[in-house]
Amino acid sequence: MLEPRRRRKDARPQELLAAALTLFVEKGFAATRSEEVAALAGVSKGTLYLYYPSKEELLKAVISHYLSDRIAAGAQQAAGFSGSAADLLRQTLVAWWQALYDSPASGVFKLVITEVRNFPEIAEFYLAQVVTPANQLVGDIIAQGIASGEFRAVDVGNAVHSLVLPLVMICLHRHSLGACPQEWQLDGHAFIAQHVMLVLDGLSARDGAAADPGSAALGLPLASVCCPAQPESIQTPVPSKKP
Amino acid sequence: MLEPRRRRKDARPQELLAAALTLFVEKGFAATRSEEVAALAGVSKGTLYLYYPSKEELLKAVISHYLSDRIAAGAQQAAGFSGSAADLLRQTLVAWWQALYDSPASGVFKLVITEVRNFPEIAEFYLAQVVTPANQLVGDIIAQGIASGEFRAVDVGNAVHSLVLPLVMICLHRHSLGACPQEWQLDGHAFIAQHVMLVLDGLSARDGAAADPGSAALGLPLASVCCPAQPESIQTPVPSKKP
DNA sequence: TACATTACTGACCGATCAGTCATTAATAAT
DNA sequence: ATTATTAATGACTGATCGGTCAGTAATGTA
Repeated sequence: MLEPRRRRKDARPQELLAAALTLFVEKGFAATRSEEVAALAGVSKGTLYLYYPSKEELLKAVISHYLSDRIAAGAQQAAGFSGSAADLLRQTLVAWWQALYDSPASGVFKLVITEVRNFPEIAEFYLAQVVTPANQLVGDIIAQGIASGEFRAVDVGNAVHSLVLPLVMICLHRHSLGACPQEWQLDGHAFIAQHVMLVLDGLSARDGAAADPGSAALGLPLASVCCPAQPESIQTPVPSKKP
Repeated sequence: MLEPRRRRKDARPQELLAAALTLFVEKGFAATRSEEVAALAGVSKGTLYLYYPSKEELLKAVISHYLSDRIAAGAQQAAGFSGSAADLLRQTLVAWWQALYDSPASGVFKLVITEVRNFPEIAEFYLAQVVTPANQLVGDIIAQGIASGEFRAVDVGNAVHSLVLPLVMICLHRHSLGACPQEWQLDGHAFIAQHVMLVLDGLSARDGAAADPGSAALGLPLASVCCPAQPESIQTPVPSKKP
């Protein structure tokens, strides 16, 4: 019952990346054997090394590939919406993150978090390709909302993180505890929607209650972070040779 | 300059656990060689296997040890506070999590998240020893606040997660991107304090603004989760033999 | 049909590493 | 001091795995 050999030069890289993503996210980079990746992609180990020069380059290609995909999708999504700043944020974030949550690409977060200390180039890449653009996108909308008086005058960078960090957390959860059968299940969609709602509620310049807008220490719904900008360093596929 | 041999049967397990925690969190379980752990603890590889029968048992012992420590500390801390439900939550969570954030034990979260799929026993243990008790502790306070009319009538389990999940996220960050020199730095203390403030603000039964308390879909500041209870399965140290 | 090209294979090699155990030496007992 | 006990060592082993390359077969070309 041996499948006859097939020559499919174009489809291999994609399939190898998908297989690698699945296994790296599930078992971790070091614990995944390159032959497993090849087998899951339906080829032999030799073929894997025909397309990617080393296991480490394969890892970088996986991260690079799936991040670029999702960044593009997010920016495109944001452009399609309109309305108040709150509506814009709600629509952009909820749509983007729910799509991300349901795609295999959500595993990249776990991959980055677990491997970034072993492969420092990944940090630079992730910062430049994800953190900075995402902060820009969300931050701009918030700044606009503040300027128009729709939001309280909070620190923009902090507000961005209040919105976004928990969304990263549930992507992580889906690929760790959430993937363990009959364990701590969590409805990611509901969480995303309701968390965004909550923070936007906190952001809104409602007049009635708690906050005295002068104080920087009370009633301000925000995290605190800074974020520099960094150059790129990981390239896409690269069917080269020799590590 | 060779240190003379020292016989310190009592101190070894502690020191081996600390060394293992450091390296497992930094490099990951699979990428850490058992000899490195031994060396960091100042002993030879043979000695490591004198106290823990296998690398995997060492991992379980690390998680078990540092989790028990922190759970105890947290419960104790909670007992020492009093006041309104909001004050109680603020004091408990902020004090407990800031202490955790500054201790090496914060690395256990990364360890659990990265290794739970490779070693399913860890899931059961973590659920029983951390998720369930923490939900109980925080959930009880929230329920009390709702009963007294201090909080809106939100779903308790969901509110717990809204409060706690982001705090886990910053512990993760500290041991991944946050540990990369000159990368995305984040002030964990400020984040914890301000995040708790924000969610408590959302929880409070203020009368003025947005929410119509009847609606389950608007203005409710919450995540959504359920959490069963699970039996224990990982034991502490165990100087046995043979895997 | 014969030949050329090249995607693909899998046996193989060398390095690495978890775990062992015969030996050594620090401490306790007498 | 002498002996007994046992904590600690590190050279060794068997298995595993990243990476290679000589060979195979699928496809294109004439």
